Amino acid sequence: MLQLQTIRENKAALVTALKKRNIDADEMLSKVLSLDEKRRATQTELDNTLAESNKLSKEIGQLFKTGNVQEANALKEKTASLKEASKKLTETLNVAAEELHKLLYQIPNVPHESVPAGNTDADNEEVFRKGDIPKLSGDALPHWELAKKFDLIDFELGVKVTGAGFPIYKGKGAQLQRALISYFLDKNTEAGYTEVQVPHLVNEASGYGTGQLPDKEGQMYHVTADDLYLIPTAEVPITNMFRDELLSATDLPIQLTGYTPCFRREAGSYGAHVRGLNRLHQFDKVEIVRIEDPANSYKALDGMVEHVKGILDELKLPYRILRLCGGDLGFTSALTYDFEVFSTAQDRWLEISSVSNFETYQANRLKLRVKDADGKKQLAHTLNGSALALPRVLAGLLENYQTENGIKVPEVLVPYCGFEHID
RNA sequence: GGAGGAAUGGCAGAGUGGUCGAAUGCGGCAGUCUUGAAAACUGUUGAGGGUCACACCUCCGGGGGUUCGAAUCCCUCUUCCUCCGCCA
Repeated sequence: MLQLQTIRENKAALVTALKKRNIDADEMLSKVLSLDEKRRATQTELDNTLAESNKLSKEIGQLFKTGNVQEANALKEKTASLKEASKKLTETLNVAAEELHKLLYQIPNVPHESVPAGNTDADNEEVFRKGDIPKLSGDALPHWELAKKFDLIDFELGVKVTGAGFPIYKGKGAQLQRALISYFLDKNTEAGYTEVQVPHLVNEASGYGTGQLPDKEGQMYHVTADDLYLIPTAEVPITNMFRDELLSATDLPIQLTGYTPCFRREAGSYGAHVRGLNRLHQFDKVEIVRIEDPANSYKALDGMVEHVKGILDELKLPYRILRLCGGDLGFTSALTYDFEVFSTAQDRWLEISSVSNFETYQANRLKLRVKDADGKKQLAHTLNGSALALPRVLAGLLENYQTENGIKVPEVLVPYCGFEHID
């Protein structure tokens, strides 16, 4: 969430910047300021009451010590009204603080200055494109047909076992998927990311920490018996490793990578665009996460983008990079680059990675701070990106690498899966 | 799942109702000494709110309660340890 101090100091600038998201935050921010004012005034009043009450208690203690019981009892009576006053003030304070928090949770991150204006994904700005789109023969198949033809993925069987959107990978399909995971993790660790294995369920506090809650409440699977959420991305457990941490500047940068399955309810999604591997309830993803000094975070973001580019270059997939417009930008992000692979047989672009800088937005919720050599404390910047999301990469590979007599395996993956060809 | 024990500052570890934000040790930082370093010695060293700065307030796993007053007593939750049971 946004920092109160920033709102106090720069409200007008924030309102202007948030217009890129097509929202008018003026009223909300004014409300925040008035609630903050109220909260602080109440706090001061409460502090004074408590101070007085503390003073009296000490006096009473002294009187008891010196055997002055009568006077002590007289003073005791005086504390009753203070007690009642502080109780009331505490209630007022809690109500104001809660209202303030609720409101702050509803305000999205402020877009970076480079974020283009716009409403939908049509307004995203293409900043890079690379790779030749293969010329396929007329009878080229979409990946779900290929998956069936070569018995790589069984969507219907997944429906039986669980439901739609939970495919079952088989044989070389499963092996190829495993190869991709290993390959991605190796690329990431070579680039300086430390591999971690994290829980696939998280508690409510973690959901709030990275901003999935309360904004995307309905998008996560909720295990009510234990009040845990299935992770929609490894970002949640990995970034929350640093919740309530005060890091030393010398700890930075922190670079982590992890493979996890991701679970998304995708409520409201349907139609042709969710066919095959395009949109699933469970999918695999290798994530990269960085905790950075605010001064370095955009350099780090560029580094992450270059890193993902390197992987796609090696896989020889045609891709483009988009800078998301204000309307398409995620709630918690300040700047996001989406990577899309061209799916030749479907004749459309598929999002396979999203690389974002959240600046202090998550760190503020997480209470993730950095102390520099002078002992000065400030919120850290958090970043993350997919490197990469599996299903659509697989879809792109199957479709773009299909030949008349099967599917070729990209060269870099051969050592990982042990075969060169699927037929 | 059952029975017991525990949770205190970066770490270790005192503290069982009153000046305790908390002894002591280690670690960290600064200084003295030294060509430099180590050792030794001296000082300093938690977090949040609040203030121009002080004052002041809050925090001893989380929440609630008793009391004029709680790290200390009571209730509850969570986590960890030991024993038993179960188990990939």
